[in-house]
Amino acid sequence: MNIDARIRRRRRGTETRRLVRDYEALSPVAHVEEPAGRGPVVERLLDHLDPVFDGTLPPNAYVHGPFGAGKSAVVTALLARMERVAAQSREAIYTTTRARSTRLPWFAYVDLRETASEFAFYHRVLDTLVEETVPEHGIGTDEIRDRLHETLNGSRTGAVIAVDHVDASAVADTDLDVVDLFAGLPSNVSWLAVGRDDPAETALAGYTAREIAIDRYRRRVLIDVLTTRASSGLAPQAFDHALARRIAEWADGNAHDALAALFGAVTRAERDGRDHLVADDVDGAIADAPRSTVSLGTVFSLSANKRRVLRSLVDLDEAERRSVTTTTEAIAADPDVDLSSGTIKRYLYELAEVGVVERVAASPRSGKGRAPSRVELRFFPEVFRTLYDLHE
DNA sequence: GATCCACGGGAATACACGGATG
DNA sequence: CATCCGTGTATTCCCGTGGATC
Repeated sequence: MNIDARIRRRRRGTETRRLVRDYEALSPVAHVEEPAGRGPVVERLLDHLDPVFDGTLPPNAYVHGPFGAGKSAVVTALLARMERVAAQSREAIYTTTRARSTRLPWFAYVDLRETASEFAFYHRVLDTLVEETVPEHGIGTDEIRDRLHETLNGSRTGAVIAVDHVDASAVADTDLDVVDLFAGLPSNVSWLAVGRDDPAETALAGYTAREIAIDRYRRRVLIDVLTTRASSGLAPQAFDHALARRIAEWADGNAHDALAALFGAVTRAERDGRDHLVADDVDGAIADAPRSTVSLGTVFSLSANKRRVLRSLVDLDEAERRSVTTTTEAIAADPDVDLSSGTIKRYLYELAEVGVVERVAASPRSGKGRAPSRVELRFFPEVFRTLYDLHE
């Protein structure tokens, strides 16, 4: 770039120097249409689903792998495509005379993190299968389940239902039992459970006919993921390959953490008014990373009021986080939070219970009574703050 | 009128500490 | 010395109520 071009760029102002073109493309929560570097995994899932092309259902299966291995990314992307194709096949059946076209089953995806009750589960499944909207009130759980059975029993093809985060004790700290939920599904449903637990450890052990393991990302692939996302979300040349390598080394195969670190680095660079990332941005983001992380997807699937409480929490200073009680008071004082302090306190304990925050022993004890604890975040605060403010 | 579920609120329980008791 | 007790907090548990929706 010559000097004239540089001057022109400066004269045009921030518009052209804008670092971020699209936050969504950088978000660790957003799942892209075409997950980078996971071709082989897609192939294995297609091998599993292959019977549907002959008009039969695959056996029930369990997809498992560590945090950040891209399980959700691949499964959501693949099922969305399959359902698109299946929808076409269902329509084509009436318009084509070709005998060879096979009718495909329905494909549905349910995230258990957003499913806090039996009702919510069957409602979600039914809602994705039928055109008309299914009422959320004024109708009981049994009624919903009956309608689901009616819908599917009347169909020749049945359905493949992916159920993600089956071991997410995280959000659903209800006593939801996956085995029971699956047992309530009609018989012509093939489920595809997705989770982190080892197949032998999970409650589903003994119910699955097939297990599909997904390994953590190799470093080179993870670098690919980062540069791909950066190229669609950031200004050209804003993100150096060496920085991608640095992040990938640190993230150790966890794409969620890698993307969160990139995102954190970006918010730093923006704050300092740079149009590209520097090593300090990356190092700072890494230094600020919480010890063990819970997925931001988990955080965003919490109820609106809990998210609101967390939004307030990430802005508190150290003194206000001294104890659960002071934290509660500080949040209750936030005009944006419209909850009683009793509820806020209960929320904090519940959030700690599911691992979104962690209670740690507060340092100085003030003599009387049981020692208080304070809460520490277990997710990336800047990323949460930015995405939250973007959406709500 | 039916239903789900988020809130609120408070009771029950756990824990820490120091002092009293056996 | 071990144990119990009282007081003050922290934490967990539970359930009724009411808003929202059909």
